[in-house]
Amino acid sequence: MPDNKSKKADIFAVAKAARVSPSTVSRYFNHPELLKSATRKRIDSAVRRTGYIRNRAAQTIHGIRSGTIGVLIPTLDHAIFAEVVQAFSDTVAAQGFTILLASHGYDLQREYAILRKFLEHRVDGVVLTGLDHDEAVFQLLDSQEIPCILMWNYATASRYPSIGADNEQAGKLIAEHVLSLGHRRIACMFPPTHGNDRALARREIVLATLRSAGVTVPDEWMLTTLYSISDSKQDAQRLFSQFERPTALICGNDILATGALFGAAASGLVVPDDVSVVGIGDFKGSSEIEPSLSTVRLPARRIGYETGQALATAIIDPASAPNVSLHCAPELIVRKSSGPPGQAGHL
Amino acid sequence: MPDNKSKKADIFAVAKAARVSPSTVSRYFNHPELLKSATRKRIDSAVRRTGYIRNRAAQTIHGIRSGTIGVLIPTLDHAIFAEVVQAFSDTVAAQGFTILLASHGYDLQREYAILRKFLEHRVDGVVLTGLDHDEAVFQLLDSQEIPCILMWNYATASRYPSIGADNEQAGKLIAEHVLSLGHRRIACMFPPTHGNDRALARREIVLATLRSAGVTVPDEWMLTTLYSISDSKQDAQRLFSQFERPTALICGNDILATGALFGAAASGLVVPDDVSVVGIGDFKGSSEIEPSLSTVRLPARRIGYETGQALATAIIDPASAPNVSLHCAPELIVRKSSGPPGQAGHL
DNA sequence: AATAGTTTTGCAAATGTTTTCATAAATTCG
DNA sequence: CGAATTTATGAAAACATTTGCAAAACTATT
Repeated sequence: MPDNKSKKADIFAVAKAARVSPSTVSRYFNHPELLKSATRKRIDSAVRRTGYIRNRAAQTIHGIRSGTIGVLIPTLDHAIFAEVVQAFSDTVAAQGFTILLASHGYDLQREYAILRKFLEHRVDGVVLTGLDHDEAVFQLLDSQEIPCILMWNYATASRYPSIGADNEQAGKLIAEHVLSLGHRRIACMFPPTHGNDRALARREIVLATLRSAGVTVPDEWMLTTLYSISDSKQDAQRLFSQFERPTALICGNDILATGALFGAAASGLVVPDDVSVVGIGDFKGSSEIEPSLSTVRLPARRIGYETGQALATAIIDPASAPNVSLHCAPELIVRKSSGPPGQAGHL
Repeated sequence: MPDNKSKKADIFAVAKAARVSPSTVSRYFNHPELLKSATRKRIDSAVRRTGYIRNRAAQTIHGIRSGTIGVLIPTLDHAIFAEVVQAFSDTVAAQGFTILLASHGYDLQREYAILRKFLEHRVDGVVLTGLDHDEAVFQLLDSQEIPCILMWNYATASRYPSIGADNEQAGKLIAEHVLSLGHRRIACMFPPTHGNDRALARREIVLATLRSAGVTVPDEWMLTTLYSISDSKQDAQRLFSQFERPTALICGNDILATGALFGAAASGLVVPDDVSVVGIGDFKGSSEIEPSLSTVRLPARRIGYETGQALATAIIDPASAPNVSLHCAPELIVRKSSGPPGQAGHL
């Protein structure tokens, strides 16, 4: 039982208790194979008796790795980010790292400040979410010599290695799916794109894909909707109650699509007979909803895992690290919420 | 523009660049009011030029606070925990703290190991999830002199201050609601309770409340279902296809309830006419689903916020800290998924 | 212009480790 | 059994900062 009130449980206290020098105690932790097994045992017991806990801060000032990784995300409130972070955290935890987590709420100024905090803590590596960041952020990273990975999105020409899904491809996949079903009267619902390069990229590519097939989306069918089921339900309901009504609705993510599904039900429409609804993301639950949602899967767990692996090796063995981007391809998932356009065009 | 390749951007480099002593640079950061504004300016520019970033590790070994808080949760995969963590993180970030986050996946052994890691990093405080923890964890905390709060659940006699909702009350509220509607033929669906005191407490109190109203739940109506929409949908469907069918189903959380709602739909039952379904949690989306879910709200954001406030003050000003538990009361939310039992008792 | 008082700065010790180098102890070999 | 070699341990310097104390630089007062 550790001595609760022992003044200082530092390496000296342990050394005294084990009747060895502090250096030996240090070696006990860092190079145990150098010790005689008898001394090892003695120190072992001393550590237990004193309740000593190593002080990583003291190690860190020797240039030794801190064993921490800074993870910077927009918010945990989107389950998909929570999922990525969970996978990442599990992966690097297995290699002995602990994560520093902070969210910037899509405020790029805050991102810079948080990154500085991370660096003050001497993190061994950094993960940012998405490809777009303030130039100051990149410059700060340039001046440090720790690895950084841009997680979640993928692009060949990213400023730092990126590991994630190609948004353009995701948008293209879903747009093509809708087109291939024969839809021409198509509406879109996307979240506000301010400070959110992902949403922006998706919208652009969806519109471009439709356009190149000769389909244009009229302004009043181009919805900008907050990331919430209630908002999207409401907006969808309003859309569906117009005289001219689309035969398909492409949503920027599965949350919006879920709300749209509810909105359709509330408007008395049958999905997919009256209207098709598709999303992007394949969030948890998207396969279970009624009707199950056609969408594009962004492999969150895999992205988290791959990023964790890549960053951990980049930290542990910088030489071997290829430090390259990795594409975790999105995948079209066709379920029950999409089908060919029905007869019923008008009310 | 910071000197990218300056060998060492330590306090000495800054001191030289500003032609002052290192001590003065230290003061610039820690007690700026002691400096002449001219020197302050000089150092300011030197910091900029050298690209110096403070080293918190070096401060920490002086007994100065590390500015980190360890947060230990079961998993981020449950959106409700992500929500609590987000609220907590925002709250303490505003006070300058950064969080170390780790999840144990309901493995109490791992919890001990993670806590040790946190302590090695000299966190200024710790947050654990739930009331039940390994005795070794508590003893370890006892031996340290940093504040710890048990977040999420509340109990008057918790081993450490607890801030959260009273599970018993939540379970009681929902059970009483179902009883008050007139149901007597009631089924229950709860997640596996191993290593999960929350789920266990909820189930016990629900059953006890029913029992004290003279209602017993037959074994085959006592479902243990994995935390997933697909599992709960399946299990609910199986339950609803039995010859004898309950008029109400109480679910241990809203995810299970959501699945059960889908299961009911798939079985051709109308909620709440044929069967009532209720949950616990009031997760995001529970109000938007069709039919909207009757449940008990566990105020996640508030819990995260209150815990953040309490822990931050306990760290910054231990004297003033009352360091007491706080109950964030759960609240019955009656929506459309519950109603009086219908005529149709049998198939 | 000298004195007393105040503000600002520098020196050096301290913090809890790791690590290099040197020495002591143990082992191997002839 | 003693020399040569190997293995285990200790002493002290180093790491990046903070801080108590004292000295230096200013101000105000006469």
